[in-house]
Amino acid sequence: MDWTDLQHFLALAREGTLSAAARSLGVDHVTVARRVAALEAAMSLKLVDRRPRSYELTEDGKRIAKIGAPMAETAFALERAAQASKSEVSGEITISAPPSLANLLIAPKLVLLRQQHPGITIKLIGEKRTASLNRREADLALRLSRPTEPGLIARKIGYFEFALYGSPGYLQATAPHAFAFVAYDSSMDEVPQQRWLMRFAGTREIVLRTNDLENQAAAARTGIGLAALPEFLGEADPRLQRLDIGGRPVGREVWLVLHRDLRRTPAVRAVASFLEDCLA
Amino acid sequence: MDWTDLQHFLALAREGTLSAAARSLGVDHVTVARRVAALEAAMSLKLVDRRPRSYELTEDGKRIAKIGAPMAETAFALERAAQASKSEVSGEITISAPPSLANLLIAPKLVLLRQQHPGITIKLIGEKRTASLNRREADLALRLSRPTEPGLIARKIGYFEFALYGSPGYLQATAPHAFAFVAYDSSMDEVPQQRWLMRFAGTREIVLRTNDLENQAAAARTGIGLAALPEFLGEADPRLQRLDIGGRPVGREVWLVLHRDLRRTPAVRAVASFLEDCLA
DNA sequence: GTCCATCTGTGCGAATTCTCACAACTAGAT
DNA sequence: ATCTAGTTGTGAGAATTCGCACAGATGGAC
Repeated sequence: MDWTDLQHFLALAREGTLSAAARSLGVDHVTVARRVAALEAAMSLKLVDRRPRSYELTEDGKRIAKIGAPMAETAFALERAAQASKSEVSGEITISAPPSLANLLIAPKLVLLRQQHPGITIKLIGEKRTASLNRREADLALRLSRPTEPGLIARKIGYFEFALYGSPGYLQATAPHAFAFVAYDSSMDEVPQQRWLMRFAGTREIVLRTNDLENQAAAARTGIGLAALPEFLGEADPRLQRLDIGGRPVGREVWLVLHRDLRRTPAVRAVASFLEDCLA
Repeated sequence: MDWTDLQHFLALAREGTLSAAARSLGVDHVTVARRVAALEAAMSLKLVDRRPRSYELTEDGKRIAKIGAPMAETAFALERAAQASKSEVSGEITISAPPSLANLLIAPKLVLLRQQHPGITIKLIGEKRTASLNRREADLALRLSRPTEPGLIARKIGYFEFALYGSPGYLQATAPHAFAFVAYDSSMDEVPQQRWLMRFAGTREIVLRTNDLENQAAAARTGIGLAALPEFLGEADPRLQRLDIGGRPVGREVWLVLHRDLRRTPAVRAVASFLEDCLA
């Protein structure tokens, strides 16, 4: 039995579609289809129903996938172990962080890290969906709340507050009762900064909803209304001016997250302390 | 990370040499060497020391092999699960048995099994070294003592006794005090039938030692001396005659062994009951 | 309705991987 | 000393596998 066939089948079982599995493996979807077929042939067992638009696991397929799942776990543990075994401060370290943090606080300072540790290569992925450290989609992650997954170590390394920002011209020309607002889309209605903004806005109009903080900032800059932005974002931009509204501001903690297996790895430690400095 | 690379490296770690790993995987030794090298490159980690006549795991290699070992376990469990999922009475079933049992009691009757279950293909390996059911080197095994490995199910399905056999001419022409004997080699000195033979032989000469029971029978047939042979072997051969010596004979139990995972598989059950009939 | 994004399937050329045959070397047996 | 069996290493051709480009089909957005 070819283990690569297993790997592809388990990826399919985990991701649900050929294409998603192919993406997660970094191969073509045709390859996944072929390898799953090969595994079926090797086992003389029908593992998937090929429906017009989807692959669906058969009962046998589900059972096999369930039994095989620990293999994937172990494979990821092996990747971490391999990374952890590297005694020199080198290698590729992947950081996952919310896009705004990545762009504004981390990316500009990466050059310093490179100067200090030339052996380290950084892969910085800014994404909203939290990358899985267990699957080693990232070595280090910055998150705005404490993660609960087992095997992960979290350390609070920063805190920032939100404030309302608009363009200087807009703030000067608009009466408070006429303020318009820029907000996250409704899927984010439950996050603290959104609730804070909504409470302040009250019945006043929301003129733009977007899931991207950069878009909110860009909109506010053009004078369309006010957006709730992190201070580190708003204060850094001269085209944005803060509106003081009194009351208790809302803030978010920044957590540095890494996997137990990597906690003693020199390269990971170096990057972790670099990230602490970025957030200090 | 390529799982096939892992598979090859773990096989190397388990078997000790490139060639043995290649045999167990059914590939060329060059392939194993290349895949191990590929894994090292992917992990940027030196896993083996290439010494003139051997591959030796480095410390990192040992650690990786230890962490990865469960993957191999799971892979074998998957193979068993695949076999167990086959609801029809068909597929290839591998039987491991001591060579003499395989040749004399099983092989001659295999044609009956085929008649009853045409879908089943049998692979019969007669070998002294006990095949690993956990690694699915065999689906069913016959052993002469109760195995203790976890996960295995053993059932006592037979019993046979040993007796002394020689050629009729030899028994007639030789005085008891002049008997010579054929025995196992000294690595088998501790098995019951060998101890029994040695006790009876006393100070009389051992003229041949061989690790193969068939060889002992062949030697006894030629009139070189007496051999301790299973009754099912000696009685079936007109060129051998039994020597009654009184006293308590020595016997061995025959155990049918199979893995828990396969216990309900129709094809395996069919072969198991066939083996019971063979030994009845 | 149209457009767009996403999913699976097919055929072909390219890149990779494997096997084979041979070589060099070692340890142990004869 | 010679021979045999077992190990790893090298090079070339063959076999396999992969990715690309395109097709067909579906569901959702507008």
